[in-house]
Amino acid sequence: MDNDVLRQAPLFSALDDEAATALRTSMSESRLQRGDVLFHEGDSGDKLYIVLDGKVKLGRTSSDGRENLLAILGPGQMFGELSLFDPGPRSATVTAVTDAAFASLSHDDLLRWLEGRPVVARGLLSQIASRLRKANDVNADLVFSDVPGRVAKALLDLADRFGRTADDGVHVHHDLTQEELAQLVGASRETVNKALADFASRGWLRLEPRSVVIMDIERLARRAR
Amino acid sequence: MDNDVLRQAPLFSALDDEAATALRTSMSESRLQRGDVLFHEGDSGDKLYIVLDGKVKLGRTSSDGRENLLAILGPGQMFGELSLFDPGPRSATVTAVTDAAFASLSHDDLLRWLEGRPVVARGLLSQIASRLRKANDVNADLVFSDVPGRVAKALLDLADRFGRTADDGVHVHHDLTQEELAQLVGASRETVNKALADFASRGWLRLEPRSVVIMDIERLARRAR
DNA sequence: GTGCACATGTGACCTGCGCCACTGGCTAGG
DNA sequence: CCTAGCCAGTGGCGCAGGTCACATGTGCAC
Repeated sequence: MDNDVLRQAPLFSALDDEAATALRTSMSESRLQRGDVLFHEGDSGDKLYIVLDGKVKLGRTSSDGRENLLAILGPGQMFGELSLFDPGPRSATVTAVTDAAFASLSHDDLLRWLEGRPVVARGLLSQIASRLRKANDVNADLVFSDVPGRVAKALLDLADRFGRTADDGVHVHHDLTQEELAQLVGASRETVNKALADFASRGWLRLEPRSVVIMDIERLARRAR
Repeated sequence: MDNDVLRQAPLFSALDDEAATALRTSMSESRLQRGDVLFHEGDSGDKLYIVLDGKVKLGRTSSDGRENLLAILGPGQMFGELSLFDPGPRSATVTAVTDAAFASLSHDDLLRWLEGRPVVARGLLSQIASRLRKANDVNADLVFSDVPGRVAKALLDLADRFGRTADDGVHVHHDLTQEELAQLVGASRETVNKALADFASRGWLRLEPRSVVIMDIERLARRAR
């Protein structure tokens, strides 16, 4: 069953079943419970991970102890690729946001595997490239958008990746506390709460613990731009 | 003479003279004058460029017309790599900040060249990876640092790459107007000006047209963190 | 159950910084 | 030389949003 999830990962998407299974066997698995840390910013390590199940947050801590989330990743997404190409300490801390399972591959094994499989290597690269593009977009948002706008954008992104459409709207179980959401958009918990409350009062969405139901995506999207 | 500059580019650094010259001949050259645009965000194009001489700015324009600079690049630095791996329109506009010269290489030629030269490919990758790392750092700064802090950081970065040490301090000819500097750090021209004036009044630096002389790097660095 | 810890909701401040308005200097083109 | 445009410098005003301070839930351990 896990192969299905792996199939979404760019590293696997171009492989046939046989190859996927082969790669699979050279990967080891691990699991974490909500709140557990996989590795810390500054740790050494060169493993590449793919999320099989659950969600994780990539975060960095500033010198004065405040935290900033770079991304929330779910099944099929990978992380730790930076350490593959740019050897050095891990640049972010990875924490499980829900109970989660991972497959991991060491640097050496990965390189061996990529050897002679240019298509797969290409996939990996374009993955990193698009990550860079996205980081630049986030920069622009931090400069140009206000907090409600960034919150709206974050919700839409989460909806896109984790949402399930139902009669009463798109249910997004993001599994984040408002504190975490705030760290993700670079704002204070209170301000994010007020933005959410405002959206809810306009009838654009309904708040539920660690999740939201988006009832008017259209409006939310307009607020996000 | 240009080979010296190319040598600083990661694409070339691992090559011997012969190989460097060979690659060199497959690249075409172009030049721009201050203010000229090499390509616009949204243009199609898959060429990789290396700055031979001068400086360029990579910028993006928001929907409401405001501009945000991603980076200032000087001799030896490359850009346009994103389009290589993540095909699609150019994600930023490149404008010459001074008169400038470039060497360029098309996607196809580059791939042909990388074939069988894993070391060079590795260099290219780690370049992109470190670019991503840096983009993440910038994010953190936008969230955690105030404008003076970001200005200080930007100056230190520019000093690091373009500074010349002299008796009276580090001379940094950044060639940027304060407006451009402001776009680089994500702030208004006025606020940047006031930050600079403040630094100057403390004796940390001296302002000159399109350049600064940093007299107390130590203090400036402390303000930046 | 009772209590404790953590998450959410909301108001009252205070401040950094964006925006506006203006001045003065420097360069270029007539 | 004068005028027109850019660029740098500086003050004032207003507001988004951070910080503080509580109140109210909500779930888990005992």
